[in-house]
Amino acid sequence: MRSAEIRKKFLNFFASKNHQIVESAPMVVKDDPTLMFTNAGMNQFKDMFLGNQSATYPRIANTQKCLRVSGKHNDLEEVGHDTYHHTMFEMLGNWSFGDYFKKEAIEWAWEFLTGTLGIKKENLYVTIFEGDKQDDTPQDHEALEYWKQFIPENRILTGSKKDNFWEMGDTGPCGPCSEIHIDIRPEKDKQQTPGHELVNQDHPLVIEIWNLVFIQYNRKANGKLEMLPHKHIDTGMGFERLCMVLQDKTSNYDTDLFQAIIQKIAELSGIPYGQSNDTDIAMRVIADHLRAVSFAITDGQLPSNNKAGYVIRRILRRAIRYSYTFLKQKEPFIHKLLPTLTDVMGAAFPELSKQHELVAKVILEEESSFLKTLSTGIKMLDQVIEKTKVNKNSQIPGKDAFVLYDTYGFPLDLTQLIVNEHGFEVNITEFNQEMNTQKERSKSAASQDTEDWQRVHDGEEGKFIGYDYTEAEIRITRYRRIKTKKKELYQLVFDQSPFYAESGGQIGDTGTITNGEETLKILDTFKENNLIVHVTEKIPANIGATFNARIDENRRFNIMNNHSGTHLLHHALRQVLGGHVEQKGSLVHPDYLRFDFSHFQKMNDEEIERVEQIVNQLIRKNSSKNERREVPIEDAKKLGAMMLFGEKYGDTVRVIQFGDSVELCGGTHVEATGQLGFFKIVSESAIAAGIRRIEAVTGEKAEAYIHEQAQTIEQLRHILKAPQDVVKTVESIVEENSKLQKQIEAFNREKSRLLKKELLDKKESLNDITFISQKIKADSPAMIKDIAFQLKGELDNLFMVLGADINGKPNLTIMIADKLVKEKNLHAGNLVRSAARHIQGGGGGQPFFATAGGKDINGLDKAIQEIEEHIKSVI
RNA sequence: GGGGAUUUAGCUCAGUUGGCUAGAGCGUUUGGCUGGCAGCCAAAAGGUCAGGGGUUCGACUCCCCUAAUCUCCA
Repeated sequence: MRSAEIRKKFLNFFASKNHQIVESAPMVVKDDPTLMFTNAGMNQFKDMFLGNQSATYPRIANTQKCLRVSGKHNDLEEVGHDTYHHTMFEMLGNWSFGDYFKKEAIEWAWEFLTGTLGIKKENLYVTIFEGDKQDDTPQDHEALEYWKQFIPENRILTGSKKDNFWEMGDTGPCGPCSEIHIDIRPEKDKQQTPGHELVNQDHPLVIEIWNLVFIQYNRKANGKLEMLPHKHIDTGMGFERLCMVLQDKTSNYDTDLFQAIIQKIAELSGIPYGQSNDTDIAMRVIADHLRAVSFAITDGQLPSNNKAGYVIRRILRRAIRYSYTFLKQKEPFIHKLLPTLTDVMGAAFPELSKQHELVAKVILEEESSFLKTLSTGIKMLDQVIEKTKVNKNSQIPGKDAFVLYDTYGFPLDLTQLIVNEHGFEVNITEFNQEMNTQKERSKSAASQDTEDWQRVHDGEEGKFIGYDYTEAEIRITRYRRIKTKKKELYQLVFDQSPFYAESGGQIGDTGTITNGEETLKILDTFKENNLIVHVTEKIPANIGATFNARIDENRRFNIMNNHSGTHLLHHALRQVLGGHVEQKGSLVHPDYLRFDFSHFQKMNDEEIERVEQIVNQLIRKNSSKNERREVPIEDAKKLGAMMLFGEKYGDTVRVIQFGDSVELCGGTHVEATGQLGFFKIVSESAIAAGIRRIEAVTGEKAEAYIHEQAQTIEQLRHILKAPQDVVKTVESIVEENSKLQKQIEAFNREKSRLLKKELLDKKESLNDITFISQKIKADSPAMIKDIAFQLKGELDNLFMVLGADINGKPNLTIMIADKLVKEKNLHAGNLVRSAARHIQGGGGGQPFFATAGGKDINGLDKAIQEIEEHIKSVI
């Protein structure tokens, strides 16, 4: 049975049990600092279990794209080496929100596996929760009773809190769970060792396939459990494993999900799968990482140099590293696998079909740049190896290997590989030492002491009222102190707040809170776990008082202009360039806006002008804002809203509409587009393959920008005595200028020729030395320098000292022939430095040429004289 | 969040304790030669040395700030 069919059967089965089938939430999580990627099927339903949000449908089923590469679940380094670890995988799940419970969950799981899919009952084992003394929880008799209807009791095992009690975090909804395991070993093995002995023992062929979680408790902050009024079901079944079982394979990578990709890799590299362990691992790594990276990109997360983007980049680089080392691919090739991936998964995940071209381009770009990193690294490593050879060491210093790794991103295993080929090894102890000091340094620097929240007032908190108010009476509900190495800051949470917390690219508000005489600055505002956190330098004296909170209105005004401007820009871009334009990033700042979007060519001048025209037309239309605050996401789609990433099923979203521009957005916006005044694109550039960036200004910044331009032209006009055609006049001036320039050059040459001649006339012969000592007038130090170098070339054994009056400022220049420098051990720099005190200045230079400047022009003669005397005494 | 690195001509990069009048290769333009394979020869154009401030007689070079990019740690 092919994977596509299995997926479909799962969804159809639960649809037939009255489940609403919903789409996978994006794998990339936005605006949740605790989580970068969706790592379990339940992530998107968290709020419903927490009771923050009521469920639109009581029963839901879906397949969820998950990524486990950071934090608690980090499988990255395992991937490829065995048959079952993945970075990205699909989790099939069915959910009940206060609807059905254990009975149905167990019945349907059994029915689906043994009925619909026809899995042999004898191969299945189930586990139930054995109870826990500390929590005072009993054994899960209920689940046991239901299971007994289907499966003999000797294949029902009990498990401890570790395996069979599921918790989302330290507090919150939780409950016992019941897992279904399958034994797919050959008959012979089964007879030798009974399967129940291998359940939960990390045996690759006795594996958990489905976890049914019965959410019935709420864990309180004091650790106690209390019964929930509404009980929920949360299940998760690893799709890749299920496919493996149904396709009679012993490795996830042997299923059709991966084999098409692996076969393509084999074809492109000319190495068959199964040839050797190393190349097989490499192929599995590439197949897995290709999926992870592709879906991350379609979900809006491009590889980049920090945070989630950097995680994606590293996954891709791991794939490139394996292909480089083991498949000997020295040119980009992973991007060539995209069509195959799209064939396998594009039908179930239309976002992949839609964007596969972009994904391929982005991957190609990353491949090229990393291969470049590798080749510069190899060059540097060659130098290190040379050095080691010269020093006759057998070890490459760990420090060098670390610099390569830490600063240039050159992987250690590659360093070792190359070094070994030369018969050396890396001093790994030293490398680890360096790594540890790096870790220590990060830790101590990052150790911002976050103290516990201090409660001030109980009750509702964190309500955002900034859509309607710019100031409000607020009370501080809690605060805490943050100590970092550099400074000490405080964080405050209010019962309600007009301050917008940084989100969706719009940066946080600043402002003040005031109580009586005391006013505190709010330096920044951000969101943490749905709380609006305000940053201050100190806490108010009377913390329990009521404050007048007021945002910096002018700043916010500009932010709103730029945010609305971003929407209009997005709209105009789609009109001018086409529907493939999608937002890939955005920054809304009071001074400017930055918008990244998918588009494959550089925009030409006409396109940029068209976009500006359209936006400015929309501004002049003065379309009023149509704001709808609690729109179910399905309705928003019907409105034709441009979907952004981060929306999950069941969210109510805010829809912002100006004329035909409709977007889902939580940001703050102008009442009508006319407020923007004017819109101007300041730059258009590439930030990645297939991604362009526009920076633009609106409102007073746009006005200032235009004003500056206009003023420049006005000034030009004024300077040019108001000609009819400024451009033409400037053109002719430039032309004339270059003519004059040449004349001046000729003139200067003549002038310096004269000066040179004058100097030549005054030259004396002292022994073998051509001696020149003169006081002159000159326009610039450069001219003197020029002459000095010419004379040096023309005269033998020159010693020259020049004292110059450059527009009233004294300058000393000494030039000495190389031969003299050597023979008489002279140093122009030292001479000039000593003489410079007569002109109240300082100076220096090289042995053969030096200059000095000063303040007292009257001392010039004396300075020259001193140098003269000195030189005469030496020769 | 923190550490390290980078930013010099259209591109890839040199530039030594601050001082040889900012360079090379490729590319571009022009002229000449030439029957191709990165043609050859000659010449020219092209630089706010990332931006801003400071130290200095003098800053690509040293110091501070800002930005972008790369990279590692958390």
